[in-house]
Amino acid sequence: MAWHKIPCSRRELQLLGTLNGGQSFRWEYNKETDVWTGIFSKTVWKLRQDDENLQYQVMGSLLNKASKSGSDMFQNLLENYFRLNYKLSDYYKKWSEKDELFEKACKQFYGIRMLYQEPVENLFSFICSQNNHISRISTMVEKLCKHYGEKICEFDGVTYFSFPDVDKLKQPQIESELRNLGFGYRAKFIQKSAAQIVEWGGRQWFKSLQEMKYKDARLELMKLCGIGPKVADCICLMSLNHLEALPVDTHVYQIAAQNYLPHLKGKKNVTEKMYSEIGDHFRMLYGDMAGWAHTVLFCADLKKFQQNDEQLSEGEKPKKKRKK
DNA sequence: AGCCTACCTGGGTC
DNA sequence: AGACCCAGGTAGG
Repeated sequence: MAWHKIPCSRRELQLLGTLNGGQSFRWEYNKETDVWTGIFSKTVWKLRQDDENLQYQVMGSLLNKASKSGSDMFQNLLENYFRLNYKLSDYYKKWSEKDELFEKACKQFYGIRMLYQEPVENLFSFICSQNNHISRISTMVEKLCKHYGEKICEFDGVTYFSFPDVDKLKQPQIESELRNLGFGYRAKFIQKSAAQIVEWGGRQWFKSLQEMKYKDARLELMKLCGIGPKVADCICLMSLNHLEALPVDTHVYQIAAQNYLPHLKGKKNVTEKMYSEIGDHFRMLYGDMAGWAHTVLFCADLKKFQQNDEQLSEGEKPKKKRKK
């Protein structure tokens, strides 16, 4: 099958950091072929890049291709997903000028894009994320798709599923089923939130959140069971186009205390007051797209990328930094 | 309003 | 092996 091409340099888009940086949990990288396989918009994609292009293949889709000429539609979906209309190097330049730490981080972590994701997948993925490891989050998201999504297609012996609709997840028996699948206490949050979302209007409700001011959308989201300040910010930032939203998790807290707000060092957990202090600090620093900027720092802080870095630069045993 | 703590589970570490 | 600890937090006290 032929690869379609979209002009886009590696400086503008780095697939590794963008797809494997904890924004979406549905992308897999094949080292041998240098190809990413993943799912969004009920479509299975293969992606790769050369120095000048992002390349893609559509492996299967449940979307109605008759509506537009097929290739155009898929290209639009992809450009939208990666927000290719934003010229990233301009923003990197701006953020670098404002912040030394960013300037340092962006040398290795160039081309980190904020994906424009679907709210339903985003919301339930991040309910799973609380107090959890990225590896287990990925497993849980795949379980949701396999058990409650639709089959999209099959190739190389693997079956690919779409992310389930809220109507599926709101069913009462879901809670006990998810408990049995190892979701722990998140099982209840998933079922209850799904029911609330349907009750409040589903798609239309998400649309209204997108049109609201960031702070209002955040408060609305926090009415859902299992969604607190941090996950609400993830959803605002990643699927509701509120790019000033800035999720403060353990990583971001560490970065902030270490580099900007030393009086916050050594706290056991992040209180709501600290939470907004940290968010506001980054917003003051980077401006109205602070959430995107902070994601670059977040990537730089992820352990898997640091280990990559050490292997590449040293080829020696990784020195582990110990905190006391 | 602001600070505790229990909570499911499994991967990592010693 | 087995006991910790910890992970992109949140609800309920």
